[in-house]
Amino acid sequence: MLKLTKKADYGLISLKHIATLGRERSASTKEMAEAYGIPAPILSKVLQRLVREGFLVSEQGVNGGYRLARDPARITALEVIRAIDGPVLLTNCFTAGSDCDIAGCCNVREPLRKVHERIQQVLESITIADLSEDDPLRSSRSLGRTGALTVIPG
Amino acid sequence: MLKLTKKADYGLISLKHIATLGRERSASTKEMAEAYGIPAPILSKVLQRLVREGFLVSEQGVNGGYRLARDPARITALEVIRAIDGPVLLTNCFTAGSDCDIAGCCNVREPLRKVHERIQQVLESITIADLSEDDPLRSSRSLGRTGALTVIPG
DNA sequence: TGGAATTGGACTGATTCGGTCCTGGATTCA
DNA sequence: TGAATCCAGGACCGAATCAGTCCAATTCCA
Repeated sequence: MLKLTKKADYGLISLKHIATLGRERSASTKEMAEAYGIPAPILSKVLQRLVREGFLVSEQGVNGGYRLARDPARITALEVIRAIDGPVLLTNCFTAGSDCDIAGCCNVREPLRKVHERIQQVLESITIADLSEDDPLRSSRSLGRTGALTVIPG
Repeated sequence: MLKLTKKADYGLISLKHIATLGRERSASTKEMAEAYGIPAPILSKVLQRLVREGFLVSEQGVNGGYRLARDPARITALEVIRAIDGPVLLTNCFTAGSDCDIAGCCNVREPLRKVHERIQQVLESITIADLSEDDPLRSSRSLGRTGALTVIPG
């Protein structure tokens, strides 16, 4: 399938939304749910997780909401997706437990690992700040001249 | 989740296996199922689909089996994955019907489309022939000096 | 004719995804 | 003090899909 979940989409959408507000304003679940037609309880779960993972800070009570905990230029799409959907894996082989029964005789494991790393690099090269630009893939953080992708240090 | 299905894995594994046999020999479902510990009926379904999609030709009867219908250097991983798992989509937004309710107000659709295209290019740059090499990503078909991925004409 | 092989449909179980419902806490403001 | 607003988080459900099994038919060779 090679598809992001809707929750990951919601996470990226809301992070971008919050990023465009600047550091001083906060956005509530309700506000964003209505703006983008997302079911509020689900968005709430996503935002809670983004708080737990350190991307957002929350403010409770009236006029509360969420604001960014970090520079949007230092939040990569890969981090966000991992925080919400769990680890990004091209195949089951690459899980921690390596529960793949084939493992020992698999003839495509290592080639696919390279592909997997390349895909992660693509996702890592996009930041929340980039999402606000016209062409995020041409931004300063993405492709360098050598053809190697710039990896943002964790 | 951003993960391939097991069936797609099975497809790549068996295509590579068949490719290494050369054009003159064929491989049976049973042979490959035993070699890689894959349930035979499932592998059978995968192989049937690869025949229907034009990657393999089948030979029935005793000593039958499958052999490649095309040059392995002209079968890309993207094609195989698409044939087995269906279209590769980073998000639901990019389906033909565009059944995404947000679409109109989605603020990340276009940036993600670029990411989506980049991931497809990565998968398109790997061929079944490449899978047999030590480092498929350094092969002649992959990264050029400009940083743009070489796309194999359909 | 019988065995080995592909072809293909129907069905089941497990997992996960998307979503709803409900309760509890914290903050602000009248 | 009390109501309104907002975040926090657990329990639950339906639908989809993935992985796998089972069964029956067809083709080909010896």
